[in-house]
Amino acid sequence: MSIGTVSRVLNNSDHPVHPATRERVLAAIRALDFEPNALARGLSGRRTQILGVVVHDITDDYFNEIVRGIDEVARPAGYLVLVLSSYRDPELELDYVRRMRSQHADGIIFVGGGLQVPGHVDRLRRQVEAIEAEGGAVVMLAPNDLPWPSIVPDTDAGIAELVEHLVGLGHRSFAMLTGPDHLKTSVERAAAFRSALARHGIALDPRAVVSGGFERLQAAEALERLVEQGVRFTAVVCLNDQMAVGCLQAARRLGLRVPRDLSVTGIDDLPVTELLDPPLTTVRVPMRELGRRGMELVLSRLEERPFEAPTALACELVVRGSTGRVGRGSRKGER
Amino acid sequence: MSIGTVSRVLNNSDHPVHPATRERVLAAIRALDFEPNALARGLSGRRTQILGVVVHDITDDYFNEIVRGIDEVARPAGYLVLVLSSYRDPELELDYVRRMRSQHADGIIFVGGGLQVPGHVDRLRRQVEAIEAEGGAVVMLAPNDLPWPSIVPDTDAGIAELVEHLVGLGHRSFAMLTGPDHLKTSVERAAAFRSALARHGIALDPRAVVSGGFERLQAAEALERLVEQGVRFTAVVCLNDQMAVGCLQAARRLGLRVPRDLSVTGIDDLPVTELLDPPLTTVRVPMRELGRRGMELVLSRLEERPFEAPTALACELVVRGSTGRVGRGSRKGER
DNA sequence: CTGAAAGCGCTTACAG
DNA sequence: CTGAAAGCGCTTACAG
Repeated sequence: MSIGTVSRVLNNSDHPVHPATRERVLAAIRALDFEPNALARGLSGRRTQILGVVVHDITDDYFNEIVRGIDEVARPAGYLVLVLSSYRDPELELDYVRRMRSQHADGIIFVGGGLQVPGHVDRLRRQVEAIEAEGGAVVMLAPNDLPWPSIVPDTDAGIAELVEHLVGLGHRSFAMLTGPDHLKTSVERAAAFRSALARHGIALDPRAVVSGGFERLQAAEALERLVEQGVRFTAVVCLNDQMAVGCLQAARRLGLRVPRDLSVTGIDDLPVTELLDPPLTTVRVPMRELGRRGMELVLSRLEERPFEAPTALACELVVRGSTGRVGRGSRKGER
Repeated sequence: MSIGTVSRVLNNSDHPVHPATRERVLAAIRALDFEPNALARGLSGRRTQILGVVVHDITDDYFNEIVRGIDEVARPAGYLVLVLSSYRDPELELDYVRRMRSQHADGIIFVGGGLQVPGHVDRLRRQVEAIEAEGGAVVMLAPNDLPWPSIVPDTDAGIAELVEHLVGLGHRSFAMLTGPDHLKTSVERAAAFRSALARHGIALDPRAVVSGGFERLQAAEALERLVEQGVRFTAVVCLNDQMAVGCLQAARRLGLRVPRDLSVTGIDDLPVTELLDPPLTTVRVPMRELGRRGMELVLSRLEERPFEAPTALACELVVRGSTGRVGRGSRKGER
């Protein structure tokens, strides 16, 4: 019962092992509660079964929902998930990627990806190239400028639907709360809004377009400031739900009734949105599905089999109570 | 410039290295973008800087808030965090612990800990003993029957305050929604309620005590069933916030106004609670602090220094809008 | 101060 | 079918 034989049994190797020997090995493993050393395994060239997932912040429901989706596929495949919260700090993100290289992670999924900070993209690219060269699979789940495989939520159609909905309710003047400027997700969502509005001959008042940093509190302050400054609009479109939640709170403090005095919309469809009062009209991003499919893409690349599933996920409009006819309250009956 | 010298420079070893040599090594490291292999490091006996965190479900805000707290201390200490979602499945939990042993994780934090499933506790104990014997530090962040160091939220005083508050508002008949029976957290919170109520000579109607499994939807159904069955009570106390959120939704569907017709309370003080309508009266568990302190305990054990901070965290009552005088609406002004 | 060498625990050609 | 041995990339006594 040499160490080599034990290894063959443990790995269900093709190499033949006598059934009786196999039994003896298995019995010993059970008796000793033997657990092979994963470090030694990884060092001798095997897959480490470690996946790194780069998120912004695990307490942000957008990210933990996606991590959940990843986990749903990673666990049955035997993968351990390292959650790397970068808080959108390029240095920290890069540092984590280097650590993943050092750990010989089989894969990395960038969930928030797409920091357009000059210089950073190149350094990131170099690290990712090194990881890929060593057999790792890197995948992005957001719009980005890096040349790696991605699964991306396609919000354009949903945003167009949302604009139809709002225009149909009589809205003509809008405020828009954007995310960080260096985030491609924010840039693309903003562009989708502008072009959908343009189709109705509506242009955004530059003063009514402000960054809420994709954060709740920042968005609440931004809305309050707009109102203070006397900027006129009948609907605020927020480029994510977190900011829409902030707007709902700010509106309450300002004495504005939603949707009678102001319509508010988000994007993402976080689980909280239906608990709010009023519940939020938003564009649904299938977050768990995004995570699942991202992990499937990682696995298919590691196993070098083709990936058949679509790499863009449809996102549709979800109408709830936070949007209504201009000056006339909720479309779905007043309260 | 031997491999040994490089290692000494990399680890800032005590062993003397000539400054000029050190410089040459550092220059080469930079030039090659060299990243030492963490697996080889771990295999040769060094700390792996890997931490395993066992949670129930990363999309549950109770858990991701705690993971955030852990991360706040783990990251500056150079630790990588493996998030292990066990969904309260003993087999899965045990499997993850074995994997942690295999990975030579330096530490494991059980966040949800305390599954009182017969047999399981012993098997878990054996694994944890093996890990500790190999120099790992295991810590629990919930009440448990295992003999390992813990940081525990002390909700007893907060629950007593909550009962005072409700009794002060005139409530005498209560319903209680509990978590899973095999979870010590649920058992202890229930006991705290019973004894606080007993001090006022109030006993719970056995029909009014039902499990909501610590889950929102289950709790909503449970409340609807109680009302259907004609069980009488003026306040539902939920043993966590998730269930209280479910009750708020169910109450709305049932046409019960909170708090005029029914008072609802939770425990935890999740971030959502203040966004709800009405916002929730609850007992605040300092989740991030719990996570931070848990990681500090892990580090202090790894470094074999004494841990000075208290191992129980005070949890106080937070009064918001979901509780009011019996039959007379909110204590804080009607709407 | 520097380097050669053993050892960590696996996997996997290679020899038998 | 079994086992001895090289090798993965580090760390760390040990010798010089």
